[in-house]
Amino acid sequence: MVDIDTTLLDELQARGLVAQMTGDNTLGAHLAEASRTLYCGFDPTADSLHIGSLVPLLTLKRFQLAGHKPIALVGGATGLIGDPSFKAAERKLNTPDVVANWVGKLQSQVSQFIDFDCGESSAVVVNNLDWFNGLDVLDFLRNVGKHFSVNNMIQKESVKQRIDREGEGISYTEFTYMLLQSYDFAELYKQHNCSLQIGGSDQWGNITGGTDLTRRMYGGQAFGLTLPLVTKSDGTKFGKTESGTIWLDANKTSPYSFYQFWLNTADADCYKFLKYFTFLSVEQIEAIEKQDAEAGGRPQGQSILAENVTELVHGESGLAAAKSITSALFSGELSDLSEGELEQLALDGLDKSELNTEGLSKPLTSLLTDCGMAKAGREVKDALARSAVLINGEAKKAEDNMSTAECFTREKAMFDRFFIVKLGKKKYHLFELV
RNA sequence: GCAGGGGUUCCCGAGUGGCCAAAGGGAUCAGACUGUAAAUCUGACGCGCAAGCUUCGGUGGUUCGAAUCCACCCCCCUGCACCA
Repeated sequence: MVDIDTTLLDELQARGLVAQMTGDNTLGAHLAEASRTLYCGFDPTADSLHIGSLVPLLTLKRFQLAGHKPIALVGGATGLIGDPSFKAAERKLNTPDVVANWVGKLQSQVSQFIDFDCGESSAVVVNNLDWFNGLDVLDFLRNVGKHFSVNNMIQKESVKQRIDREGEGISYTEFTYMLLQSYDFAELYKQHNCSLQIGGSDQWGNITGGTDLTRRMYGGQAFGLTLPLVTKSDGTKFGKTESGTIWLDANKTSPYSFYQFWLNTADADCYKFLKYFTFLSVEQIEAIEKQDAEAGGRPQGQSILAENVTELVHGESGLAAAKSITSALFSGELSDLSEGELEQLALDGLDKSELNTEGLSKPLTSLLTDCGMAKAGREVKDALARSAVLINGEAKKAEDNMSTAECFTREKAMFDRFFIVKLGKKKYHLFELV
């Protein structure tokens, strides 16, 4: 028998991780009674999950740690349809082979967060294409479709804006999405006695669809729990930066960038995020917050957050790499770096470009724009005018713009080939003369 | 299908013949202050090092000159009709 942590639900609530739940608070009792099986779905809409998926992913882990069995469902079938929930417009369908490829990637990504070898509560990864693939349309319509009232479905908040708004509309295909996800739940109930689905709060409509269907098809009692949408105090969208989405895949977002993302969390969000994204206890987090408040000056919350989350996602080595770049760039002297350390920086995920004659013939504005440091030459020009472009620590001026070759001479290079260019306060790029 | 309203630079949204690369706000970038935070202040914000080049749903036209006027076309919204 697995030990059940009966305080799980309270714990989740204390962390602010409960947005909505079904069942008039009987879920707590249900979970306290025995080891239960729960699932959460991840649709393949890209070749990697991003940090938005981290909350449900870690929550699955929290359930597992409390003695329950998590199922991570990768939506090989639902990903072919597209979830309309709270989407303003109809989505473009991806081809089956693209989706299949993404399914594979998400499966392994999801797998790193849950334990597959811990006895009764070992995790399972499933793909809903397995049961949808051979399903007959007529069977589906007769056995599943019959349980859904279109009248109810169009009342759901998640599709309302698409139904109400003329000109946008919703295709029959997307409208059907809810049936598919509901069927997933019923199927997992049948196959694995899965009695709980968790998901982001945007999934509420789909989840309750599933609990209803499970009851209608199998008379089973099924629960739903949604997690809050992660928001930031300044109102901007969580998980995006100027340079794009923060992905979990190290090849898409380096551990260094990932670490930096968390390090840059606003104070106002920091402790909330510690509760969402780490396994530190609420008491520990509150103690950190209290200390930071008392200490004044630079808080430790962000570093703790960055370290914990980076290690969770990228492991010890990823964290070490991220920290080593960070300390080299932000707290050390660039000239203290050894040749080996400079080589390591690129391997650790610092953006790097090679500089050849062609590159040296461009204005700095073009060079720094082309390597992705700035979006437009204008930005570089502005930075130059304010001495915000540093090449190996030396500030460049607007009049240096056309003298790229003189800025990157071999004599000025570290170890005859390396340059670290800093644009603004936080953007670094490594150049190597070739 | 008919009638009315509308499509402006990343987003919202002014502009209705020259003073418009186009008000204002948001987002974004840089600077100051700080703590690689927030708030605040400053600057930038179509592209280009520059000369200059390309924009205001599309295509043609009127004009010395158009985002602004005309014609046709496309798309959206709101009524009505049609359909059921």
